[in-house]
Amino acid sequence: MNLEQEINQSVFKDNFHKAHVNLLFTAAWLNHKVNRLLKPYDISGQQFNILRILKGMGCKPSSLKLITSRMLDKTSNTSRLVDKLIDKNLVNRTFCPNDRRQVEIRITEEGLQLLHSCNEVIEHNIYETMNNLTDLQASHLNELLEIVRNGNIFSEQP
Amino acid sequence: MNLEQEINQSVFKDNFHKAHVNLLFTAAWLNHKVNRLLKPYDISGQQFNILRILKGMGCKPSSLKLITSRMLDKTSNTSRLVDKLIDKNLVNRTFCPNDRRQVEIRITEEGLQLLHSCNEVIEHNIYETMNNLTDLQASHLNELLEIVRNGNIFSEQP
DNA sequence: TCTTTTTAGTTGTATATACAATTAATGAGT
DNA sequence: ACTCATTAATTGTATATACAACTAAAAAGA
Repeated sequence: MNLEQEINQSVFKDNFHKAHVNLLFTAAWLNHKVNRLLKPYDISGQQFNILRILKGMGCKPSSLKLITSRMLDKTSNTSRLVDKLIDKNLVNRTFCPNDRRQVEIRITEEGLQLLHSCNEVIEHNIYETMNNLTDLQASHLNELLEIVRNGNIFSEQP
Repeated sequence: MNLEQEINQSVFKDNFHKAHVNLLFTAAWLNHKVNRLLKPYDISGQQFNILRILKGMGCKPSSLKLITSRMLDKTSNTSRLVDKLIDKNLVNRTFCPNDRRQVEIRITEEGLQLLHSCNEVIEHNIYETMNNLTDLQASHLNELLEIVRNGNIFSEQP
């Protein structure tokens, strides 16, 4: 189905308008897909994202600030997401001895195992989806998305 | 800033992986932008979306089902979003005389006025953002996004 | 007509999120 | 050392969302 059919709208003002809507729609579609795949593992997309970031750090602990900076949705909410992960024993949190404002968050063995299972499902499924594109198209898509965002670096400064 | 800098990640497995992340990130970025612009008008992006759909219907009333089918985020939640709009006097809801299961939702004069103000801000700002692309690039982006989604029409059937 | 199935909408509940206010520790300027 | 500003994290509150259970009306089938 094309976009017009999916949202039952037949007219877009122009390609820019359509690209905007198309972008939001496709991302919502992908997000939904990921969340549904993660459902059986009882974690949300954001929680999964945090686990991946922690794994990426290897044995080095991460502060909340670091995690937030790497998240896709920069929420002010990382604290509570980590709480959830702690409840499930997927990560642990200790205080940083050097700077007692900070916390040190590490993924647990259990977390690594869960992550491994999730990764298999997600990567298999998402890879399949993105694989509708050729490699060249994927790289072209990346360029276009960065053009969308980058025109506005300066106007984004506070 | 490129994607690697924005989320402090330097390595993607391949272009497909990167395209996936890039897509989610860019959409979150756009969504955030829209929500921030709408903040002063005290409506959310979703509520704005509903107002636009209703305006698109002209004087014809819409059922909840119709609205949901046109929304970008198909949530099961349209009912409550409409409640909010009713509270703010931006739409009204009556029962459909022919089919008493359905409701008829219409945008009010007040709703139209608010929508008009929002539209100006949004269109100006978003147009500016998407306008980082050339027309050809925008149309190319649309093609690529549809390729991403379309490979999977069949596997999506329940 | 009477039962069954489908459809449209609403609501309960747990979770997620935005935004602002708060707490606590650190760093800077004097 | 003492005050002030900054930083890291947490929490309060209102809102948003996912998902499933529910109510009521209409359609279908016998």
